[in-house]
Amino acid sequence: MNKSYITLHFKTSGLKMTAQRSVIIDVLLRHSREHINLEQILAEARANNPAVSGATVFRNIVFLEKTRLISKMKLQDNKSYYQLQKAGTAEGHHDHLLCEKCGKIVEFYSEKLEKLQEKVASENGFEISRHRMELYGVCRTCRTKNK
Amino acid sequence: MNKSYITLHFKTSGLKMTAQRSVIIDVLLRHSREHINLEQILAEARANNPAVSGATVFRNIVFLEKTRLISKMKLQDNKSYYQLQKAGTAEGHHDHLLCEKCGKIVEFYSEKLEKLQEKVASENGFEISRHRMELYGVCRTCRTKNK
DNA sequence: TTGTAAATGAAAATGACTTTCATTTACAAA
DNA sequence: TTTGTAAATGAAAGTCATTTTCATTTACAA
Repeated sequence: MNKSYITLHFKTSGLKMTAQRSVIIDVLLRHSREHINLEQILAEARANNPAVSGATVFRNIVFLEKTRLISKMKLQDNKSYYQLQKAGTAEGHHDHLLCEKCGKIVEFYSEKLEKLQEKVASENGFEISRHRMELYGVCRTCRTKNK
Repeated sequence: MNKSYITLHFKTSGLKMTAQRSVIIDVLLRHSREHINLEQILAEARANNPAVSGATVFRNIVFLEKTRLISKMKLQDNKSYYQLQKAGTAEGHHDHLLCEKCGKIVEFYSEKLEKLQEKVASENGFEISRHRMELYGVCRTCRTKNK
């Protein structure tokens, strides 16, 4: 996932490339390995170009989410966090591990867990289409620090 | 979990029993097997006693949640849902299956899933303290209906 | 160049809570 | 019974994270 790919994505959707859009894409690319919220995206975009409004960030993020170029995750601080999808994993599902001390978010995927979820669901008469799983705890770094 | 238990819970916390409180408790008891949100609780409480305000419902629910008599769950519709804890399972953890057609919420608990989550977390250096897992799909009843 | 659909910023609106404040009220003590 | 008073309450205002409106701008195809 690089800038020209995303730019093309906008163009082929019949949308125009603007200075604001460009800056927002840059921010997302700089944080492609993390999850950031609207506030953070706006602050960083403005550092590069003060002519970016919250409404514009919001609208562009909504578009990218609807077209599946970014994924959204709502955490318990009641804010939504976004992250660019990885190149080949447009539909690459994963879950999250969250450190309660430092806020670090680690992605993981476990085939076994997925299968087991399906099994449990089916035992309860459900056919599942998606799920949300967040594991909260303390990461290794923070556990070491607190000694 | 019955009315006198909850009433005692308020009294032993140094709180008073009021008409509003009584009606709210009744609503929670009537729905002890379901999850309901503030709006639903208010509507039903008012049906019994129009002199109940949203603020009062909110404050009482917050108290019951803090003292662990009810559990809270935030769903993707951005609303919080509550349910009375079962008698012996004050700390009885469970997860949820949600039907996307009819909105039914089914609780489940799988020791295997819990263990597997811990294993995956530890493989990633995490020691987890809690988690959230929601499985979305279609229940048996709705699947049958759509044929 | 231009016409015009898109895009944008500022500000208002939304929605689900959450808090404030001026009054009531439950209930222990007299 | 009366009180005194800490609790409780309703109405309304405040929060907060979006989300939408509306009057202007702007990208870019023709």
